[in-house]
Amino acid sequence: MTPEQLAEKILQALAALADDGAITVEGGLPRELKVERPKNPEHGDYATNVAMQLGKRAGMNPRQFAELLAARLRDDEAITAVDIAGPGFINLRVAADAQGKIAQSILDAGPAYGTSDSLHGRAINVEFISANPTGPLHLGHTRWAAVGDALARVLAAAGASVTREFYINDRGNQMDKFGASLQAAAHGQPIPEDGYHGEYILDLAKQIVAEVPGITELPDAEQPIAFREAGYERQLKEQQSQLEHFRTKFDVWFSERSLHEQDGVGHAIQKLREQGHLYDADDALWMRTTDFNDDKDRVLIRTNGEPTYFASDAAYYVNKRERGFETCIYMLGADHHGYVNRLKAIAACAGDDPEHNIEILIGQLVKILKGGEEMKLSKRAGTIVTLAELVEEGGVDALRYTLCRYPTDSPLTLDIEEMTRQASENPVYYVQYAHARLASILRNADELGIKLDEFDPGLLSHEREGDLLRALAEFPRVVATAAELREPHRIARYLEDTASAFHKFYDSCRVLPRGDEEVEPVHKARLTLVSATRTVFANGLDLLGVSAPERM
RNA sequence: GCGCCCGUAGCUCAGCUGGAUAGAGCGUCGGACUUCUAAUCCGUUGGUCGCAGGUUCGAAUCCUGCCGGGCGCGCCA
Repeated sequence: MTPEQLAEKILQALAALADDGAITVEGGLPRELKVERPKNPEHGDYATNVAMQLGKRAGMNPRQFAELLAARLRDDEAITAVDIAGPGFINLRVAADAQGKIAQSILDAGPAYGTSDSLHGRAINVEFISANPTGPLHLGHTRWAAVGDALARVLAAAGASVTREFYINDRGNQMDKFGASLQAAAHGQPIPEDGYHGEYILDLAKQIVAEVPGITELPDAEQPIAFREAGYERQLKEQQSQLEHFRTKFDVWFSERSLHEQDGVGHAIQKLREQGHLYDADDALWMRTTDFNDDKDRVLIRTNGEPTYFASDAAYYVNKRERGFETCIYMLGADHHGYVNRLKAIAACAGDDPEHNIEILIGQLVKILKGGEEMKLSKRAGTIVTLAELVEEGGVDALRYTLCRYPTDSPLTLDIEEMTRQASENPVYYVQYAHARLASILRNADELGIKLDEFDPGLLSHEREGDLLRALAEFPRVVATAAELREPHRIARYLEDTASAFHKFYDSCRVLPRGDEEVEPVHKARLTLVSATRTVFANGLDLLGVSAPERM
């Protein structure tokens, strides 16, 4: 019996009480109800606080209400104990055979176990990283690469149709500074004060000079552009290959330039104008974002006729919506949180619902600890830590997992030593090891010729078998919650808890027959549980983009 | 000054969108492998949940104020 099924039984019991006239709840009965898992095992397998919530509305004290409900639930064979505790909690215990059936349903679902249709039919665009193609991806981008990709996977598991998108900021004066920096480097001249100073600029300039014959001989008017374009092409490829190696694949690489080349900006302006939130002032074109909670209005077209970056943002949003995305998710760094209101305002000015069609997730910045000291990261000083370096230090799995473990709205301090030197104590290995152990048992069972056909779920009656089964049964609602709240870190935390439940089970329950023992029903039952557990780890790790090793 | 985020064990952080005695990892100290992987398990150590009010059966969680930290407030991108 899954927690969802148990909750359904409680709802039915409530309905029966209401039909009998035993209770009358003001405002009606709840349509949904969720059972909780008590922290203290003495409080049962599951608990519900429904009596406390409804007691007052039914005109009786919660314990009285709980008594009525408990009497009904005791009639159910699948529920072995119903106790009332404290102010009106109802604590429940589930029969072993009802609970053991969860293992079979997990095996039946296989890779689909954990998926749902809660976001079915919803077209969601997830945009993340969106860096300038002017240098390597750094630590901040890396956090988004891991979390954004995991979020996309989680949303897809909830039934959404997800597109991962990378917005290439290939327009504007950052690009020009990039070109000028490369040119200066190629000629052995000092990099402009406001240019790019990383060491990679020198290497990249050298590479371009070698690969583009005569570039240093071009006229002054053409040279910075030639360097800019050559650098752009190479840096973009570099970012793409790094992300691919990091297992973060984008469906769409969207160039900001393309928006202007195809007059996406003009198109968007026309569309926004129809909604009546644009106006002219001081020879510039403005959007009245203050109609929708922004601090000040924003300029779309400057006095000199050039569109602003904000105009690109607006056009890009309109473009996404016209491509059919119902929800556009933006993942931004904390240094961009000032953009939340204006981005929301764009949606509102376009006639959309800013609470539904656009969502902005803010990720706090990552600090990095090396040798017990915080590294001061500065693009200027060239002390940035790149994705490539991080992967080299810790490996893709450890890095992805570590970055996915935490909610994005809390600041994160990444201890390089923790992630690398103490690799064996890293939570990622704790979880992966569980999977490897499970795979090993299944291999051994296969060698012994034990088949997973029928089993008696009632034999899974050990306390730790029950704990493990209940943990496995949580998976679908963990995935659904992670999708709903856009919080993929819940998957990681869940896997850690479940790994703990498994390791404890493994410690006290022998799965396979030893030596010359016969194959008993209990072996088959436990082997079924093992197989179901492996399925959950494989599915869960996949949602994080972390590998599930067969051996370690 | 205004706005957003954050203050939980020595350190890094969870806390299931209000529940029962606040948890995990690392760190400390000590146990458990002739049998399915010891990258594991068991025990030990550790907290005025920043402070003060409020909301209610019940608050780390929600509201208000204060203190402390991070970030942002361009016709830059």
